[in-house]
Amino acid sequence: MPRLRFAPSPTGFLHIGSARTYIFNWLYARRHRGTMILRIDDTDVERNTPESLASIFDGLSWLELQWDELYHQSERLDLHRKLAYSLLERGFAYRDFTPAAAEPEEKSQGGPWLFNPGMRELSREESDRRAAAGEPFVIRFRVPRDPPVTLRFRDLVYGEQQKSTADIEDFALLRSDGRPTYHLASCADDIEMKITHIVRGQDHLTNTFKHLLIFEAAGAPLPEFAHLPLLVAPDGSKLSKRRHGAVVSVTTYRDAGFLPHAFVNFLCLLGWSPKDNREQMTREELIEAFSFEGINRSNAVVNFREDDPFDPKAVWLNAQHLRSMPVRQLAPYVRQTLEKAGLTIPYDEDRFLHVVEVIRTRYFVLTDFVTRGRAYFSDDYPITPEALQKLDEPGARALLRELADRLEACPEFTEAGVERELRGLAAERGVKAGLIINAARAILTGQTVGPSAFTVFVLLGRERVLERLRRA
RNA sequence: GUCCCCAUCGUCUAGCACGGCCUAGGACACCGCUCUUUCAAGGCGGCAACGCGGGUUCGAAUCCCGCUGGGGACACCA
Repeated sequence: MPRLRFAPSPTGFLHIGSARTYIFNWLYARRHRGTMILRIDDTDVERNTPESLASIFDGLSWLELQWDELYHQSERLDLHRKLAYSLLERGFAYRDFTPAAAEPEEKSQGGPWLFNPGMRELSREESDRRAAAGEPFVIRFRVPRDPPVTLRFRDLVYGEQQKSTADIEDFALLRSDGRPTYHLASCADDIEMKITHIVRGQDHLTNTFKHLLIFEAAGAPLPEFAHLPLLVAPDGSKLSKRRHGAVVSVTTYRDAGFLPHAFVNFLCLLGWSPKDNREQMTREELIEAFSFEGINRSNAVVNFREDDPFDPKAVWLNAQHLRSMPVRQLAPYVRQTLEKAGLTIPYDEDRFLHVVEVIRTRYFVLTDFVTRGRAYFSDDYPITPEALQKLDEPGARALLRELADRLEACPEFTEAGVERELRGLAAERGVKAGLIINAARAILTGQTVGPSAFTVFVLLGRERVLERLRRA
């Protein structure tokens, strides 16, 4: 049984790139009846925030892709420390007493920094003595040097990878305050949780060699690795909140009225393809089709602009899902959206479903139901300038009031019945039916666009229609 | 600076592993036409790409080398 994990650090809101990583992990886990683990990597206590933690749970919950197990790294520090000391004990790591501040400078000139002089070869006795004397130290991994060795692994996405240990510095495992670093904590947990597949962003590709070293030193079996291409901005730069704002936050899409399914579908298509030209896919189809072979190796651009923060394809996909999913499935999302906007649904369930069914065919996001569709759910809706023009056509308002009287008397309030009355009125008064049709749509919905006017009459119901026509 | 990764229409991608079926396919966006007394949707059509240079080969988007461009990693951050 595969065991997958998604390990976000709660230092910022949930990023769409992280969401995509979670989705791919989840898809693989579900595809192979494995376990999806959510592990909060909160070892960096200074940068963790409760808001960020909330944003991770909010965002992931919204996606409706449930995880099976939940852990917080901060509750597992003993495990991490134990591994660090075990590595120290067995010579895979050593204490470095160099003060933290003394390190950073010799960067960017000549070769890379590999280790601090004099610390690697400190004798065990001296190291123990200085530690016992209370001198602060950091525990570093003793990366094999003289001779350097070549590390290899086969990435499920990027293929064969290799790197010489001559290019890997003696990275830290345990900080001088006793807290584990990311590399240590991550590997210790991956080992203990028996993670079988590590699926993460490509920015970790080179870190993997360090992890290989830790796994090997710990005597743990190696998991499979699959690195994902990154999501980038239209200019190719990494997505960041500072530079790109709210578009990189998952909750922005939720608040804009995206359906979780559609958003997941969209994210999947960024860097992955089922290879058979399918695009709109249900959750089940995604699970069925997912594999690492379908993942691309180059970064994918999220196509947003300053004046239009949403990728047109995301919007299109959302519209596709919105219009084609079973209405009963869509209804709860619409209901929730309306309620959130303070609107109460003035229909019984059947009529509500019918209204949604009809009007959704020209909407793109859920919030369209409260903006463009407002007149279907409230008597308090704005009239657009274009609609006003239709109403101000000569004679239009009077004709609408007259139509109201005729409809009141009309025996059957159906599309056919309404059409007969309306056309009859137009013929009698010698005007084009279009004049009344357009004016009616304008007064009934506040807009010049929308479903057939006759359909609108029936959707709203006789009472509401008469009331609105007489307002003209 | 050192190391690693990537490179097909504006964007997401198929094709590349097993060269010929590619005068490079699909989708979004855009532009027409059609349908429609509105607007969408739908249908039809159009625009638009193998980064550059060398090889290898009868033949290269597909293989090799170089270049260029882009991205990432190099913290007692994750």
